[in-house]
This record gives sequence, C-alpha cells and structure tokens, in this order.
Amino acid sequence: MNSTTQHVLKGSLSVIILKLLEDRERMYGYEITQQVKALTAGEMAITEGALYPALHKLEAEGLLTTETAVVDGRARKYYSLTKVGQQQSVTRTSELRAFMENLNTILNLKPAI
Amino acid sequence: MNSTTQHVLKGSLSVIILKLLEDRERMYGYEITQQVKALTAGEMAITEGALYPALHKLEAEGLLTTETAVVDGRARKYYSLTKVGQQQSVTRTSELRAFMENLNTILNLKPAI
DNA sequence: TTTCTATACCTAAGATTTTGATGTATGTAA
DNA sequence: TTACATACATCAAAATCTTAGGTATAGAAA
Repeated sequence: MNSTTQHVLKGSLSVIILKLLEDRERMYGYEITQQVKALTAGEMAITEGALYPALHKLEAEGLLTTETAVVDGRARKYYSLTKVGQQQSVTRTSELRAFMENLNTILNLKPAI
Repeated sequence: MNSTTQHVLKGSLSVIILKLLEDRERMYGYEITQQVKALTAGEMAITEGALYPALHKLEAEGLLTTETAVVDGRARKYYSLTKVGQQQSVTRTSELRAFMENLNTILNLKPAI
C-alpha cells in the first residue's frame, strides 16, 4: 500500500465500514480487513489499530450494534448497522461521492505547459 | 463543507497542492485556498492552519521552492514545483486515482437486501 | 474617520487519529 | 513444535488538523 493511499484511506475508513455493512449486513472485524483487501486486490489494507477504534467509535455513536458468537472455538464480534447507521451510510456515501467528483475536477486539470 | 469531505480532504491535501501547481506553475497560499473553493463550487475549503504547515512541509521535503514578491503593497510568497516535485505530483496523482477506483468498487457494492 | 471586509502571511495549544508494536488465544498445516 | 492464519484488543508515540489568534495592507462603506 502506497503512502498516498494510506493517507486518504484514513478519512474514508468509517464510510467504508458503513458501506461494507450495508452490503453484508453482518461482519466481524477481521472479516472487514480481509474484505477490503479482497475488493481492492491488496491495494488497500486496514490495520487493526485503526479498525477497532473506528468500530468502537461508530458503536458509541449509535451507528453500529454488536453481537458476539463463538465460531470454531474462536470468539467473533459481529457488527451490523442500526437504523441510524443505515441512514448515515447513505448520507456519508453520497458525501464521499461528491468529494470524489470535486477531487476529479482538480486531478483532471490540464497543465498550462 | 460536510464532515466526510473534511476528513477525506486531509489525506489528499498535499496531492491537491501538487496538482494545482502542475496546472498553474506558480501560486501563493491564499490563491490556493481560493482556487480550491472556485473549482469545487465552495464544497471544499482548505483552512490556512492546514495549508501553511502542508506547504512548509512540502518545501522542506524538496518538492516546492518559494520566491517572495510584493504585489500591490502586500507580500506574497509564491510556490512552485521542483523537478522532484513534478515527479512526485505525477506519482501521487496516479496513486490517488488508483485509490479512488478502489473506493468506487466499495461504494458501488449492491446491498444483499 | 473609523470600521469592516478582503487580501496575505503565519503560529500554537489542544484535540483527534493513526502507526506500529504488543498481547492474548485457538486451529491447522508442515 | 514451529509457523501461520484467524480473531480480538490496547497503548505510547507520532502525525496532523482544528480553532483561534496574531500581524499587516488596501479599499469600501458608514
């Protein structure tokens, strides 16, 4: 993962989490890290030190709920969207899209040279 | 400016600066803040507290050079890309584009519902 | 004349957030 | 029995931004 990706990823982490949960309904932390890697052919990686605090924050804000389960002898903590979380997912996703359009305007500037 | 934009903007600030300088060759700080507002119809705003430290950092890294001038009685500090800065602008811009493609893959996931 | 707004630079304390390391524990394959 | 993948989590240090403030000129408005 290059450093540009690393920096921009920070700001979009919570939106990515919300959107993945919109798609899957129910995911656990480790699964999220693997899913992001899979969807981006390894170009994006979410570290655990960033992921878990972000999940806990979203939970504290009331956007996620959790339920724990033991699967194959290992504990898993499943996260899913609350009603507010679903609304926020829609809102923030469209905000992120709008941001990307603006960013594209800048990236597509033709040099005066 | 919404909070999603605010968060994602952080990570892309330096690339935006580099790209604007690729387009314009020579800009001063205040001009950069105004140009970003203009290009994004006011949806993005770069605060001075973020901009100036970022410019100084890029200069310290050797990507930008400066020259000062007095225009209409006011001091201006013009920034322009060094050779390394030009290369980095190309590199980081393409990294940012790649990031956006990956992000789009995630944002375009269809909910299982 | 004074005040406000726009232009133009900048810093600094505090807040937020991430990195990178570390810790715990189980299952499986070599 | 060693190593790796799975699975949770925390924490000190580092990085970075926000918010607020400071300095200064020019022009317009009151």
